Amino acid sequence: MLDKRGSAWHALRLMSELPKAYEPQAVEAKWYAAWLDGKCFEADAASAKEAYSIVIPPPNVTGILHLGHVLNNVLQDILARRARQEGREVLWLPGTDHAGIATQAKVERELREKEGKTRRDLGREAFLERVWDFKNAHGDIIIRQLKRLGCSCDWSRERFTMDEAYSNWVSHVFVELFKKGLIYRGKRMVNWCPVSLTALSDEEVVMTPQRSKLYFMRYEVVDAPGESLEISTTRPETLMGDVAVAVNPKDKRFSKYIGRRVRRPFPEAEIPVIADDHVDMEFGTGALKITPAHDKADFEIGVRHGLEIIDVFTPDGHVDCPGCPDLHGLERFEARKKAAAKLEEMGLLLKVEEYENNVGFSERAHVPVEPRISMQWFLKYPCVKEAADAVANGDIRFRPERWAKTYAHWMDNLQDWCISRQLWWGHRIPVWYRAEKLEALKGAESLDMSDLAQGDIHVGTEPPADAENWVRDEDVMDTWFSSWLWPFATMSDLGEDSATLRKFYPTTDLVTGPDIIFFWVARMIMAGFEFAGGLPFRNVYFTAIIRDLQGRKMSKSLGNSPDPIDLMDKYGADGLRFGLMRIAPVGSDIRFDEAQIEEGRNFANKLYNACRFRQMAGSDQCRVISDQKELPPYHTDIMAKLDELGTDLGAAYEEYRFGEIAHRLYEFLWNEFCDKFLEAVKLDLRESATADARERTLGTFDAVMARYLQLLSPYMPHIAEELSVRMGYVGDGEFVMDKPLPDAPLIDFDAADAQARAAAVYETAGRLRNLKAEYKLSTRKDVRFVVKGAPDWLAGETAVLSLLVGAGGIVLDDAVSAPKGTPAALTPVGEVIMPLEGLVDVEAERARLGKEIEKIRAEIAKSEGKLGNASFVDRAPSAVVAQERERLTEWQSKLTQLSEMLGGLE
RNA sequence: GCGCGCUUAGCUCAGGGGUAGAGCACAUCCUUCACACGGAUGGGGUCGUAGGUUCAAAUCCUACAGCGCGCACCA
Repeated sequence: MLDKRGSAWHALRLMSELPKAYEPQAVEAKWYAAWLDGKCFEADAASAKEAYSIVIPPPNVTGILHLGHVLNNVLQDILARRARQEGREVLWLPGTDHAGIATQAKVERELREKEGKTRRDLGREAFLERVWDFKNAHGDIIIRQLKRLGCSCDWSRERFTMDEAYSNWVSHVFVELFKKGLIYRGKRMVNWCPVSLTALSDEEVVMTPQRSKLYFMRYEVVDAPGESLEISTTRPETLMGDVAVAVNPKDKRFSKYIGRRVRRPFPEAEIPVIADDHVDMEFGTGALKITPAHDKADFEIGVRHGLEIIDVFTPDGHVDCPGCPDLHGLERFEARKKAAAKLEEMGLLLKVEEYENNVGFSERAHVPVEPRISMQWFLKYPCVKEAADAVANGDIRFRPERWAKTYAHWMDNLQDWCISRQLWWGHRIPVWYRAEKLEALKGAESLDMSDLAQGDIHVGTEPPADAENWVRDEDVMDTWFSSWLWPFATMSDLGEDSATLRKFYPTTDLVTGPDIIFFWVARMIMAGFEFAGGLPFRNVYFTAIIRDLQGRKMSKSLGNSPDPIDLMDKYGADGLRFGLMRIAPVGSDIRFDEAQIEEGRNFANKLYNACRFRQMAGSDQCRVISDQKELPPYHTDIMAKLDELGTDLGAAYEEYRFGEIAHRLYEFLWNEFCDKFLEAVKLDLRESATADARERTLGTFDAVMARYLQLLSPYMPHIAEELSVRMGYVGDGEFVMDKPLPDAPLIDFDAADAQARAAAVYETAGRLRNLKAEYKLSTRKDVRFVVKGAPDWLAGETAVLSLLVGAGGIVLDDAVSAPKGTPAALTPVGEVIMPLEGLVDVEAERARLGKEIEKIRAEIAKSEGKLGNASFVDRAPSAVVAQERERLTEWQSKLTQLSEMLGGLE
């Protein structure tokens, strides 16, 4: 069954005196280096094997590993490693993302703190050099951390979103979409981040409930002094930009004012009262001040009514309104207080109410975004229908499936994507403007597409020939505008035929968080259809979100986010991986508990010690078991259970039930292999045992453990490799990580009888231990048992049973007659009697039996009630009724027995 | 406001029309020659609430509540 081992491994095994507890750190580093050395992770695009591919969700290049990454990447690693074992050609393509805003902000902060300079002090070129320096210094931190975790990525294909080849793709895509008329430039209301000083996409705005105030004020009606319109607002600081007051046309309270004018207090101006359906009559006073420059809804109303747009803020969120010196230059939240105070002074402020509303925050800078009119580049999404259909019809499968609904909803409500960012770090927009034209229009900020004649703008991957006469657009693209090309732009250089792309695209699985369905997943699908001829992946597995035990999201500021590196130091990478997988449910969130990781470590230790036991038992060569049918039931049983485990895991992998796989691996090793099999076969390994017994047991151990380690390998790759080699389960220079899973089962005959016997012995052992414990005899080794009515085969197993129970002896005697009241248990092998020899406290025993009898009477009453119910007996399936009758009989005989025992004590 | 998900033992979670499950934690015992990162035994739950379907509901259905997450122009 097993190959002969080379003598080198044998010698290693003999020489090594294993420490009592597994020490993962050195082992893990050793094997990772060995895998890299053996080029185990490198994908061969020319391979004839079936392809399996995943592209990593690229972490931020300057980021550090957090538990979310760990979960995400361990899942991918498990999939990749399992696919290798299944004989597929695996590409797990790694890389990092330049993360425009996050990275630039980091470098700017460092610049400010260390040198007191801004990026503008340095200038674009010099600043970008700094960012590259930063990237080069810190960019591989997270990569090193992923390696520590054991990630089996093909590092020879590592990509970065600002690699030259990748950047070429980004520009190309921009130019192509522009040519198609899907990219346009325009002045629109965008989400403006006053800290990052850039526009953001809708997805980068996080709506957050805020405790704020609702200000009630009045605007005087111009032609009716003394009369005024009451208005409510949360943002009095935008009052200077008010150009109208709107009411609902159906609102009778205000109909008389429509078309008349009210007085804006500062800077003083007369503004019209207009009617618009958007206004909710129920809310506040029913009258809404209209500030088209600073509110999306107001902007739309402004467009409908042809209103003026008065911008009263600077890009960094300060008031820009020289006509109102009190407020001019104030920061926007200072200005809010000041504006309210001014209204109060003027007698125009009626009241202020506490109010909770949703405010959009900048995802990166964590400050409220400012709706702002500005000139930006926008994209109308391509291939929307294909992308929506692909998920709806199952060409791309989401797991859990419910996310498909979220996706569909978003796809149905697509808004144009603002893709320009006023940053320097990123892919610069590949657009040039004729210098003289720009001059004439006083800078690009006011440059609308309509202002540009054909010859004034150049959109291309290369600068125009007479570059000195042109000025390049200052903006860069949204980071996600490069990320959405990831599945194919990582696999091919633009314009070149790529063997990698042909072999590995579309990818098989994508593993990511549901929080980036819109940011990334949906956009990749659209880009895949538009630029790579089809869907980018077939399955998307959405991970759970990791929370702390209180259910809060992990965050730096809360300090509730454990450092995965610390966890690996304490428990090993395998321990972290396994512990996390055991608590990873399919759907909902994960409550992270370090105790779970500790269990992962304990499990590794248990496994290690099982193997250590094997080594201490003998250095015999693994023996080919010639006739499995000659084996004792425990041996057959454990092999059959391993076969079953292999089958079950296969099915679980099909359905991405990662938690279940971890659970089954744990259960098999601990409960079946160690607690049952190893305990049952210890007699075979004693000095007194025959060579034959010893060999069959070591042979079975090796056969089972060798395969088990293979099955475990995707989850705990390092220890699986270590033990496989130490135990001699892989040949010299071979790795267990990519060894093909065997097709043939260990047991190829009907093992039901043997398994039933093994189960009977294990269960009997449990009952008898239980009986000992009831009489407080757990630690006694001299307790003897007599079995009545045992099956023939049991005679050969009494020694094992005795060992499992910790008994002084077990005899089979159908004719035994014990005194009444002798403790006994009904077991699968017959009635077993435990003679007490008068060592037990009679009073306590009597009380215990009394309680037990009460309980059983209650059960009998319940069961009899059920069977006395005609509708149950008539209409329930006969098997169920029979089962119930059987139960009743069991209870009744138990009652008889207990009553006799009680009687025996009298 | 709409949608989705969750609610099972002290904790973290499986399960799913026919006698409530696991791991941890807890209690008692055991330092027995693989493992105290261990072994044995045990206590502990009317499966969120209220109705309905059914011979039978923790499981299916309907409401409701609590929590979480999306989406939404209510200032």
